Amino acid sequence: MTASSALLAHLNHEQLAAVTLPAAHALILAGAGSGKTRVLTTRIAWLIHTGQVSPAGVMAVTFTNKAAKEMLTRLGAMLPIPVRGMWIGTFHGLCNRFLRAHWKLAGLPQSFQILDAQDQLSAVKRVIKAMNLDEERFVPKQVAWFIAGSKEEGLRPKDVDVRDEHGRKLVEIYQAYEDQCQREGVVDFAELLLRTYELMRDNAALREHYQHRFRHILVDEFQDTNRLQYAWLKMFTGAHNSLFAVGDDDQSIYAFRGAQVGNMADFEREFRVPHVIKLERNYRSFGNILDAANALISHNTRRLGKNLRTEAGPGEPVRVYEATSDYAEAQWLLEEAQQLHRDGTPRSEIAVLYRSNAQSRVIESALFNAGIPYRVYGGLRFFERAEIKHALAYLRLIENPNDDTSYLRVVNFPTRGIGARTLEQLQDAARVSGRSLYQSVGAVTGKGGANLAAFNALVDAMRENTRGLTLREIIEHVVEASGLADHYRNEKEGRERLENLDELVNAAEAFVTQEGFGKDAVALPVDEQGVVAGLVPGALAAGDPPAPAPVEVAPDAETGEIVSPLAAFLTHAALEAGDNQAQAGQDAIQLMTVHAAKGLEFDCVFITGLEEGLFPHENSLSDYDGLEEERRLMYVAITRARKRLYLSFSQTRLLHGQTRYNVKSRFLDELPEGALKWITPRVQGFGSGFARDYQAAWASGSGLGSIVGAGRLPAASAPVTTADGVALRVGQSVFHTKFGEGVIVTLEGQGTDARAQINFGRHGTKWLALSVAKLTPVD
DNA sequence: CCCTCGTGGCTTTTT
DNA sequence: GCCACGAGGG
Repeated sequence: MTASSALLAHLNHEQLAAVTLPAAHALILAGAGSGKTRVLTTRIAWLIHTGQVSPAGVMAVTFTNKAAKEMLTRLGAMLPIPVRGMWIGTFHGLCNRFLRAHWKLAGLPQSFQILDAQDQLSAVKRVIKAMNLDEERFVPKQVAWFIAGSKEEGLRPKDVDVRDEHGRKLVEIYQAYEDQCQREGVVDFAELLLRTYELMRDNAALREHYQHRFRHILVDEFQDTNRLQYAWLKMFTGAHNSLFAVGDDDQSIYAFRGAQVGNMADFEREFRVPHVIKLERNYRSFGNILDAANALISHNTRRLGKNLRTEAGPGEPVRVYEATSDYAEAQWLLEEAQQLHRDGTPRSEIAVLYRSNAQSRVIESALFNAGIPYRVYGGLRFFERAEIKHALAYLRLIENPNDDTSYLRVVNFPTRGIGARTLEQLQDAARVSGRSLYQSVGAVTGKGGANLAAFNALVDAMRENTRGLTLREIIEHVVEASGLADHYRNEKEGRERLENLDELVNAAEAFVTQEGFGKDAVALPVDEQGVVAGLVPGALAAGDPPAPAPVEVAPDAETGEIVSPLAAFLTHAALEAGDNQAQAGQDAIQLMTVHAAKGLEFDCVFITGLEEGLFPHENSLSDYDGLEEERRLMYVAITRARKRLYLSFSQTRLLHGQTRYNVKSRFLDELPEGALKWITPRVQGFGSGFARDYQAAWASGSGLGSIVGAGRLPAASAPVTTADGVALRVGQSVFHTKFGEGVIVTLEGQGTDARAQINFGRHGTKWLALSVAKLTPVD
């Protein structure tokens, strides 16, 4: 067996076809669980192994650091060559790498820093304040969203279409924000992409070089690309190279942040893609689960069309449970999960999925009170914690004292007598002179001015005293010298924060030793002719085109110098926010939103809160394509399960402090009966199960108040008897010939006057006169 | 300058 | 019902 065939062993027919496609554009429609990552990595390995390209001639783009790491790891296991020099990373990571090499051409300072979402928001706030605008009319969050959105459409302020006065003002803010970022030497996430795109677009020599260098460009999760990312990819793709895009239109769930599923069809058309391959064989789930997924997604129109299949057999049926309350749903879930665990399923193989974060609370309380370990995904990540951001701000000021965002974050933290008045003076002075806060300190007189000067001196001293130290020593010094450590030592709840600061030192240490600190930040060396080495693959593989005549590219004279470990670490911290380290390591049940579950898989999956208004979410219904996106979300959720899938919904739910009566999700109706098994015990209705659950809840006492809060039995209004002699109660499910199934929310009046407010889910909530409406109780 | 109280909003999120 | 943020009092 040759090495090459060993590489290709175990691939199925479809996968093999995709992996060994000739060098031309290709679109791979990879269904959930069809071995997508495997195809991507094996293709890279195969291309290199068969001599069609050298490692330096490959660029592979992902959306998350996790996906990029996974690719590198798998590739490293397949190939005996070092993968370090390869351009494999996230869009943002690769842009960073590109801009570090071409900082001068890109018009950036060599040590530019990256703003995360928090930093960006505070920068926007500063601009709005500086322009003396009303934060009510120009809500910082919305303005930040507008700016990021514009950039992701490839629009600079001058390109934005202005339709009214408000829009004109927004564009003004956008422009001022850009000026501010430029002045401070910082870029936000979208800017990384846009700068790279523009530089490639406007510099033919550079474009030639990169297009020539990257014979093969591969993109993961192509359905999630936005307009700018697509345009970016086009810039890197030219006459000599090919784009290999892998994606799944059925798993497109990020339209709300600009993803354009249409990029898949556009790509196929604009690039005249000769090869479209579907990966439909699923290696993850049993038949019933796939039947459910296929049936559900077939309700969507505008699909590229795919059907998952398996050879694993039907497996267990999909279990469906109807709870009487969100509390009861959580109780049921935890008992079921305990049983699974007793039967041998590790807790980490049990996932609880929900549509929105707020839903985790009830479940968390139930698990917490039962003493079952769990882990919630989402929430603050390591590098986003306040104490970490503070420490990083000091470190950034060492690198670049003109970073006003960082300056403002820590100028008075820990407090050193610099108040709002003083800062206002400082900011005014800076604005007038067009200089940074650090540079404007001299303009402030009096006690405030002296304190500011002392702060500047502190920053200078930190820079001096850390010169030549290792990264670890630098951070240790700064944490002490800044007063952060003392501050948290004196704070009663500072213990955890101190530990996190220690952890920051460890993270830095790990970063330095790991793969050499500068993987992303080492600037490309420039030879005497000013040609950036490494742009043209040093060792040409057989399939590489003949090396082009060296083109004078980017004579960024100083790029030969390696960026300091500190600068590299700061970049790393901005681009990779790290884990939310909640009880990592323990065998725990995994709680997360459906979005967060994408790309993961578990033996057992619970999809909870399958109710109209929640899932599909009510806010999505008014969006264009909103319902279909919700359905794709449900499709993603279903296809996470390997062996066992539970679907649950609840008749009542405490939401925004109010009890809501919900109708089961339409998605449940779209699943094939044959694959389902209803497991709700047959004691339904308000009088029995519902009341009993609530009574049990109150009786069990311990901490329950904190679970349901002020939740209480819905006002137990007296049953109303209709003209037909049917007794109706609040919370009861009824059927209406026109509106379908609904739940009684309120009952009023008696006799011919009796009215009911009924939640019909997708048909809305209606008031009906019971003497007229024909209602049939359900169950 | 810090802390407490009041108000509003509330789907999903990576970099 | 809960959280985050901003205003105002001590």
